[in-house]
Amino acid sequence: MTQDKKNKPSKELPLGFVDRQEKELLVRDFIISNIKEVMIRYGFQYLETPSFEYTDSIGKFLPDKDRPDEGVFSFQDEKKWLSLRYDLTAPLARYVAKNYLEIPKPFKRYQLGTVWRNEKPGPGRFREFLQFDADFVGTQSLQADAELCVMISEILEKCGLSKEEYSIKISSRKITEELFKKINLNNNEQKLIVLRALDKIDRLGWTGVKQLLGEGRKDKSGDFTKGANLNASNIETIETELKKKSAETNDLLEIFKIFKDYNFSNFEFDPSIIRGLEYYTGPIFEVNLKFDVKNNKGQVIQFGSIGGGGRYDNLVNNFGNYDAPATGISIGLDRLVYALMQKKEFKIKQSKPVVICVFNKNLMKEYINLQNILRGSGISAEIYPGESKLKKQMEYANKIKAPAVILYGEDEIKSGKPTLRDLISGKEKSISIKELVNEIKKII
RNA sequence: GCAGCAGUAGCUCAGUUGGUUAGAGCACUAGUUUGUGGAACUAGGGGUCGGUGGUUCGAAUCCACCCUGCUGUACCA
Repeated sequence: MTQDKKNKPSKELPLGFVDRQEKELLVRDFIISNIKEVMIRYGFQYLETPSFEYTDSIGKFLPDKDRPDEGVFSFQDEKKWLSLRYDLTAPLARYVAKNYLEIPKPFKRYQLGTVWRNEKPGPGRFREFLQFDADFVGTQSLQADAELCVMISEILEKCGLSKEEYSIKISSRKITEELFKKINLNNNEQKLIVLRALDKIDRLGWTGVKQLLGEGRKDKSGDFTKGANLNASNIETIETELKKKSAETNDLLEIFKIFKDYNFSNFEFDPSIIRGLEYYTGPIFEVNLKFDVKNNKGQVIQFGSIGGGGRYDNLVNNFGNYDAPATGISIGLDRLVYALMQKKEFKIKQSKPVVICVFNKNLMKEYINLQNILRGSGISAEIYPGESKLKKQMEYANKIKAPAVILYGEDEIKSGKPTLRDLISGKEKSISIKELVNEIKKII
């Protein structure tokens, strides 16, 4: 026997993958239903694209590597490389390029889908997670960018967040572009290092970021990160420019004006938000939660943003044929679920079944009849799914958090009055089948 | 990827100058009540002490390597 044990399959999950239980899934379903409702009212089309794409279609190329491993899960099919999608934006660009002549211009679509990233997981961060994306493709109008922010707010508030509990930070790539001109920075690689450094302001503060703009920074564990090697006066310029409190670029000024027309004010201009991505070309936004999020040990953790987005005018054009300026936003649903579940006042009602205890298998017809009556009245009910002593059946009902059990043995059947036991109060009542439904509805 | 710390039952952990059959609490199973859950009591199951190799008469304990987890950091379309 012990020999066989070695050959048994592993019950461990692959790194970064998790089982998700009902409690979490119900919260997720709640969020999804709010999203769908809002999307319909905002006039977005629902789209689904496959989990796999050809690796090169979603922006991963294989220059001289054996495997396009960099952050994606891939395998080789015949001669072509396939990858699991790592976001919903790249597939959208592919979809638009492929169906350009048929789709309306502009094209507004939303999508819910699992994405996969082959990278190190962290608290609340997995290698498989659900994303929600909404995008406008084929319009340069900043009305689109503004409306995405308004729409996300509406979704979050429908999910039960107050205006004080979240904020939408907004900035523009134009700000950093002008900054680069000002300090005469042309080297693309160096620009990227600067952007990455600036993206870390909320975590490292200006002290850490300035180290990264200069020679580099040593972290708590002693690991050293090389910096952008800018000189002191350039670093100074960057800091003063990005600490400005009001926006000066045309795109942002226009968006703020639109916000005003929408009577939308729950946003903050924050020139320090960057959002790492190279493909953003204009306004960028980030959605942040403002309440404390704790890990399973009760410690408050740095939660970061639950989503963000921005304008990417060149992505569709990458496929060659069409020019389709676009803007979009995505939300990490699992992270939002994780955060929402921590709010004390947030409770999803679970309707657990009333359990009909089985005394005698030969009376099953009576039990099924009772079960049909309850289910027919919209009450969640089940006949105890097994063959056990009454005590076991009670323990089962308790374990699944059933609101009540029904005891229906020979005596009750004879008198036509089942016994209803409320599992919260522990009280029992003998009542006629006619009244049973109403009595149970009182308990639930 | 890099760095630091950790890995003993399903869970939380105890277990050092290396010494017989490795412990506790919770959970689980059975019973005390053959028609009654959440409490109590009794009994029981469950561990190749993360893995492999080494040192040793003897390793959960010491050494090496590997795997996994946590934290920081990098990358993140």
